[in-house]
Amino acid sequence: MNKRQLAAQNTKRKLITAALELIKENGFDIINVEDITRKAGVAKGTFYTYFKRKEDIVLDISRVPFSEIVDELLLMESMEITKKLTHYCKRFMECVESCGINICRQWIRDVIDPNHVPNNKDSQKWNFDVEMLKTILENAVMDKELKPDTPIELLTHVIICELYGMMTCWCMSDGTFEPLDWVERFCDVQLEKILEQFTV
Amino acid sequence: MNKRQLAAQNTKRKLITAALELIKENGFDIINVEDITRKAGVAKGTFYTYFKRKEDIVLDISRVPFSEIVDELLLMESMEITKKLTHYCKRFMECVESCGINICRQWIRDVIDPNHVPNNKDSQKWNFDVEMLKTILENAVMDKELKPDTPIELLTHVIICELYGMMTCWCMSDGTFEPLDWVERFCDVQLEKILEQFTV
Amino acid sequence: MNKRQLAAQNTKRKLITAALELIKENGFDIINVEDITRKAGVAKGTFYTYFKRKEDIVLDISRVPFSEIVDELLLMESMEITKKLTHYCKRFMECVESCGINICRQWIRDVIDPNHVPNNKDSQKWNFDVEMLKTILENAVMDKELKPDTPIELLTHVIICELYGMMTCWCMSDGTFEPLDWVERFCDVQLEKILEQFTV
Amino acid sequence: MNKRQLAAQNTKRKLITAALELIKENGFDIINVEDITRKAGVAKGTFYTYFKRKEDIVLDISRVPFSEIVDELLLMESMEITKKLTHYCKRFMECVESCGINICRQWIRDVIDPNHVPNNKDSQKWNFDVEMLKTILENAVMDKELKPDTPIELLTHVIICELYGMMTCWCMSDGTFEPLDWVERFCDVQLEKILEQFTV
DNA sequence: GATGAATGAGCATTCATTCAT
DNA sequence: AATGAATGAATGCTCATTCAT
Repeated sequence: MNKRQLAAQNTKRKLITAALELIKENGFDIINVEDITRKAGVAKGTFYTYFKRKEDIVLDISRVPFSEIVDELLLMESMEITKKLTHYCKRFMECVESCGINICRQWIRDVIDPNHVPNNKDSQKWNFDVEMLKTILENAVMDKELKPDTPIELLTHVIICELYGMMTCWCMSDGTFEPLDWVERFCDVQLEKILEQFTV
Repeated sequence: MNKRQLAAQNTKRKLITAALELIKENGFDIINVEDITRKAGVAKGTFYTYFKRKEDIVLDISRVPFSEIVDELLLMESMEITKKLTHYCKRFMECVESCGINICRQWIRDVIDPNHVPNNKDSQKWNFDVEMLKTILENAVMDKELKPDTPIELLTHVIICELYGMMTCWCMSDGTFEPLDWVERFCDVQLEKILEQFTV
Repeated sequence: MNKRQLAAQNTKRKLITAALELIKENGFDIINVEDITRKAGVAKGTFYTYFKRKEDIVLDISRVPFSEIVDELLLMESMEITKKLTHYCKRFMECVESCGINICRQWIRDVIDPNHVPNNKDSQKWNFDVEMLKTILENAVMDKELKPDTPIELLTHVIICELYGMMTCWCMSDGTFEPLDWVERFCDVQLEKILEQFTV
Repeated sequence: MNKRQLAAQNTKRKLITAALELIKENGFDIINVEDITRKAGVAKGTFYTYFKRKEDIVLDISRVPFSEIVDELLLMESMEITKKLTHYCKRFMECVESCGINICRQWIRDVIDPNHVPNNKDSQKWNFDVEMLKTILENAVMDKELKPDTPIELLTHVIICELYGMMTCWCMSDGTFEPLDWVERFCDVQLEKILEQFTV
């Protein structure tokens, strides 16, 4: 990577960092593109060198923390699938919580309102979550941890549904909802039960 | 009720009907107040005779179907609490489904985005849902169907969370999610388990 | 017309007057909607109560002067068609000239650039001109001043072409082009020749 | 011409070709500089190595076809001025037609809207046309084909006006206007008449 | 109660152009 | 000569809401 490319990468990083802080503090709708670029110390137009739309930066904000989960799962290769999924769910909610409620809101909005931003399934977090989870389950089938006829699509939806349901509850709970407790309860009580009929 | 009051009631009804159809078809953000009043056959300003804000009509749209659930529960007085809650949950999702995905979206938005409309907890559907469910559980405690130390707040949140989680999933599932199946599964499998430690 | 309607009519008139003066002075692209409303003494949004798009006010600017030509032609009923057309052309260019070069430019732009404003043939001056001229010729056929097989469409285009050609020249001539002299020459020399084969 | 100059010439040619095709297809306003450079296979900035402004490429697009007319006139040296002018006008409209309506529009815009691009008379097609035609007439005076007191400026304007008038009509005619027929009629009927008082 | 004219805040986005490399 | 990241100006338009009639 040459000097110019490094500078460009740095500019993008500054934009993402600035956006994260501003959205965390104020919410996505409140801030505008100029707020982000001002905080990042670049010109307004520079935003659009890196993101096609204002909304697109939200996906990139979540990229780093959530991609770490994948790395961690790779280190758990030898462990059983229930452990892996438990780890995935717990870490997922940790990341959600650490990103803050305002960014969480934006993720849910992407999910419930496809008209919000047109045709950008690829730029929405939940689509990544679905893919990541599906991969985990598919691997478990390949590793013969889960039966070959495991309904992967369905399981993926069950779990993502539970997670986004918790996210929804977190956003509406005014702090009385402890995401980490809930996800733990879900993993301990329900997850095993859901999986048991499919484990080999 | 005199002539004038009847006319007024009729105007309000026309507005609600028009809004229901328009939102169902197009989504809340797409339509504007003038669309509603035009369809209802009244002047723009008339909307504000009946609703303080554009958003407020969404609550009234859901009033009728959901209030019927309460009526039905009154007829089930003698039945055990699990049955009642099961009925509540199933009918709840039926109403959600019949109102359509676009109105469902708006309910979730109210829940996740408190800044969306400032300070109108009273005009949001989910607040009604919480109150209604809490009442059901409180009555069950009073009727000694549930133990006196039942954590009503928590149970309310668990169930509402599940329901709104399902609503969220429905909105994001592109039709592959069958709300009625899911709620049935939840009621049959989990609800009883959740309640068993508190039933007398 | 009641008081409110009068007030509304007055507001529209103020907007048109303000726009005429501003465009005459500065050109259509230079000024913005806020300039117009500020000069008219109303709020920005009021502009859009009367005009769907910024461009639409240009047609209304030309409505009054050009509609007077029709009135004048009605008074010339008994005169022969060549005289009427001569009057039309001369008065047309007078109106063009009095509206000024900047507004004339905008009319031509509407003509040459259909993408400039999408699908608004009805809001463009040249369409009105074509219709008006066609009516004059059709009446002449009905009054048996012109032969029944007169190619009205073609004649209309010939004359409108000549007029818009002159307008184009005027805009590009930096003042060396005298529209009134040219139109007079056109009428005296060519118009009669063009018509003679169709006059009865 | 060395290797580097050849490469440069080639780059410029690629840009002009790309621009011609894109404008023909979509119109000048629709496309942007990046579209042109992408199609030409060069970097955005390269455009500005060859053209000071986006608009300037339009002139170069027309350079080749129209300069051929001059070459052809040189071969007609011995012919009388009316023939030459007739040839000029006919070939002029042929070139206009072959460049397409979208490029024609841009030429007219340059003519009617001097504010469109500031102070670039030198980069506008119509200015070239005026100069070329003036030269033809001046030569005719020098060759004593036209009287010494022939009002060259005026004649130039008459003819250019007619041609741009036709171009305007073409752009607004939606295909019902046949430029080649019109220019022929003009040459046959009017051009001779206009010239007769000045021919020796 | 009904009307509808008037209000005015609010902002994403494009893209021609520059210039350091 | 070629690159492409950075710049930043510039504004039409919507529409919820108000309020005089």
